[in-house]
Amino acid sequence: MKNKFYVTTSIAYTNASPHIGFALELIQADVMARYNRSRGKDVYFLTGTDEHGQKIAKKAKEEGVEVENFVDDIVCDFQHLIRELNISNNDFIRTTDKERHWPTVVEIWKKMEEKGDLYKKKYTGYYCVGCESFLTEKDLVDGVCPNHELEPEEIEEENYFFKLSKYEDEIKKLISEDRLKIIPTERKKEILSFMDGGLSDISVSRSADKLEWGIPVPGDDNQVMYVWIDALSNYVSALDYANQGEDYEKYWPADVHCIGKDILRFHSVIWIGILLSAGIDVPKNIFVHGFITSEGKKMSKSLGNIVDPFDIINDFGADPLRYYLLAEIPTTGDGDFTKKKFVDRYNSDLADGLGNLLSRTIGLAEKIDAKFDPERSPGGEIKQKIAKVKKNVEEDLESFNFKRALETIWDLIHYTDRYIEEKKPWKEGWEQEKTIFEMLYICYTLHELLYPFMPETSEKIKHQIISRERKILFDKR
RNA sequence: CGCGGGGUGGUGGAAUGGUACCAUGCGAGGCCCAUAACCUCGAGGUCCAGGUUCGAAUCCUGGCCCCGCAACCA
Repeated sequence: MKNKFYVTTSIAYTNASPHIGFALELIQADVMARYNRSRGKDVYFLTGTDEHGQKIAKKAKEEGVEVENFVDDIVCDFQHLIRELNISNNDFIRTTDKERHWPTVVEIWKKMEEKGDLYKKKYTGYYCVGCESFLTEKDLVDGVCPNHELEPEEIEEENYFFKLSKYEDEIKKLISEDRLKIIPTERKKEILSFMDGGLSDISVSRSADKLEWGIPVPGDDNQVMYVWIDALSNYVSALDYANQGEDYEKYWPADVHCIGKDILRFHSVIWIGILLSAGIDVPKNIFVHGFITSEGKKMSKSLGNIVDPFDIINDFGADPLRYYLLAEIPTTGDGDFTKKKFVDRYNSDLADGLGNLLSRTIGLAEKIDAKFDPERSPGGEIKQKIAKVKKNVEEDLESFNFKRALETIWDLIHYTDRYIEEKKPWKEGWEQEKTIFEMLYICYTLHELLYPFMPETSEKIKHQIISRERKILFDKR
């Protein structure tokens, strides 16, 4: 099973339409999937939606729609985004899927219970009737709920707790030894230092009358599972863990969970605890990306600076957005989206850089009637340069360094422009044909290298080289 | 208060303690195959103050600033 690659995104919470941050995550996971597929691996690429929870039930009620219809609509939006972005996932799991998802969740719950890791405990919390939820002490302002200005009631509730503390040492060990590798290492440090504070048990259920929209606890109708076991289990439910299905046998453990920094703790601590308790292998890597700001500020409705991925795709297409998010945003850090930076990148890198290089190449090939011959390959300097670039890009992709991989590819583009200037293939001479062939060959290499990042553009480049039809790749804006 | 990460030209990134590099943006020149593109040259930088060292972006101390976390918040 060495030749498989299982990559997941986090599952999106269906309380609102997709956000550009989720687009980033999908795109990064897609690069991993496409790259590994092109290397001949058997790739399973999962994404999906997390649809339970009181927040969603409440929002549906506010809008006066059935909660099922409410989530269906939002799921539709997410699936639309996935299509528009050219994401190559082969599966999509929904936590409301009673056939595929629920049996696994129930199975995991039972395994944890058998292990003696679940127990009931009374819990006292501040319940705000207005919010219809528990508030923590720090939510309170002068002892009242800031939204409703009501003094919360102290309510005692009995819930199931998971003995997470029991697995503290084991989780720490897995992470520090990189058997569960957290990328980048800053995040690994962050989580290890968090765990130094000690882990306490977490509550994993809610009373059914507070949280009706969820998966019932097996054997206890008064309790509904809280998000942890429900949502995180998607990574194995999609593979049919409940029946120890073929896919589970073949693809688990996951090679990479691609997530945002906000949910690192849940994945590297709680999820791992759940897996250890249920006796399931742990994933190999957790890849953590940052957040995207808009015009330097956190995106928010009140600021009106929300970036809608659909607007950009409609205007420019998927590849320019993919390129921007991969090349401009630091791969594991926070980054900024502004229309100006986006258009600058688009013009200088895509239109003037890549597009223009292809255009001059095809132009010259037409002029002397040169044809691309895949059997023929260049020697000397060009051969070495291409080999080096390919090797570096490969290394960058293996280590999830998408931005650097693109920088390496663009280095080849700049290099080629310089090479053309030096060889002046528009002038007749003994080197003319050779140089133009080298240009074609480099463009063909670019098509291969760019495939994981910009699949549509990659295909267009290949087509132009083979058909020798010159077309503008990216219109200058 | 605490814990963690971080501050490199206007912007985004690189740099085993050893000439600060790349891209973009800006200024000047060149070229004419190409999408007013491309090439060359130039200006511009290590948050601040100390310290260690022959030598610091890198190591240490203090300060300022940014980000994340502080567990029932998806």
